[in-house]
Amino acid sequence: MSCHKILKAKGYRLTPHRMLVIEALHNAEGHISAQEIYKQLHSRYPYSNISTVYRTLELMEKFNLVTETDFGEGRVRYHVAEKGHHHHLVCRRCGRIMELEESALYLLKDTLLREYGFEADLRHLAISGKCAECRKKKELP
Amino acid sequence: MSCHKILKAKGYRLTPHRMLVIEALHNAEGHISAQEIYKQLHSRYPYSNISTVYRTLELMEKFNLVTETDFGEGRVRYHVAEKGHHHHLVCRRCGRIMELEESALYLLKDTLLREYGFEADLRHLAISGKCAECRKKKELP
DNA sequence: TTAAATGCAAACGCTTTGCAATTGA
DNA sequence: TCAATTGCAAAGCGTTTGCATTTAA
Repeated sequence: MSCHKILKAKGYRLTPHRMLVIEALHNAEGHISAQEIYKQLHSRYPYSNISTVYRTLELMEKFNLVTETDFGEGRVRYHVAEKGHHHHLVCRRCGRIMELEESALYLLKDTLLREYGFEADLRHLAISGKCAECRKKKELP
Repeated sequence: MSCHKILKAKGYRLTPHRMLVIEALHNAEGHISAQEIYKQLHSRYPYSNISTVYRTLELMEKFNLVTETDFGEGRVRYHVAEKGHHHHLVCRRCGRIMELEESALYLLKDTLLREYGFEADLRHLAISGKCAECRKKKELP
């Protein structure tokens, strides 16, 4: 796992706690929140501690080992950067989350750079809206 | 102010507190947070109360009288819907916020609908990245 | 008159912090 | 050894809630 190597190379210690957080991130299906990492860790290893989870995530973020995505839940979810980054469509009615092809955003990214000189970081992007199925059921906004 | 009319039409009372919140939203330069509305209100009218600010915002959101935008600050900012909606480019280095032409997003919106059947709600969109000036100073990510 | 709206204080969920104790290189 | 890391408990922040009181229609 290159996370280990990178932290080590930067002069940080590879403590058991850090390895557990990194492991939890790698094992996670999709995007996982700090609290979820903690709960998972805590169930196997009751001495674990939420502060250290946050501190480890902070450290990993500093070196771009994880990306943060905000799905509009009032907290952020993490994802191992080396797994690649995804873009998401979040249905605000049923909560379903779909992955979006990166290519769908190429043009936008390009436009922003050309017309605004703005280098968009779309690794974090989650677009809210209404999915195909919910559109059929025409209720509520 | 059509907010008033709409709430009235829906059978809600136009209490002084609600009128003050609506007024604060209308007077706000850009996007304003619940706490900012409260502070502003509180300074003029010390009896005001944060719960009612939240409850009023909740009510207004229910009828699409305000839109929520998340600028990645860990809280949401509100904007009167009838003022029109904007899209934003947020520089994660200097914090600058630029408005984005709606047209820049037409194509994306169209692609999402066509290829994913997803009706994107881009009223809330804030794209994070690095602005032109900060790109010149090539430090930090 | 009466349901709707409010004020208050307490609780919530997530995150951050200060500091003393512990630990890995 | 000794700075880096951790655990703990407390606080921070924005937000929500239950309930008794007040108020607009």
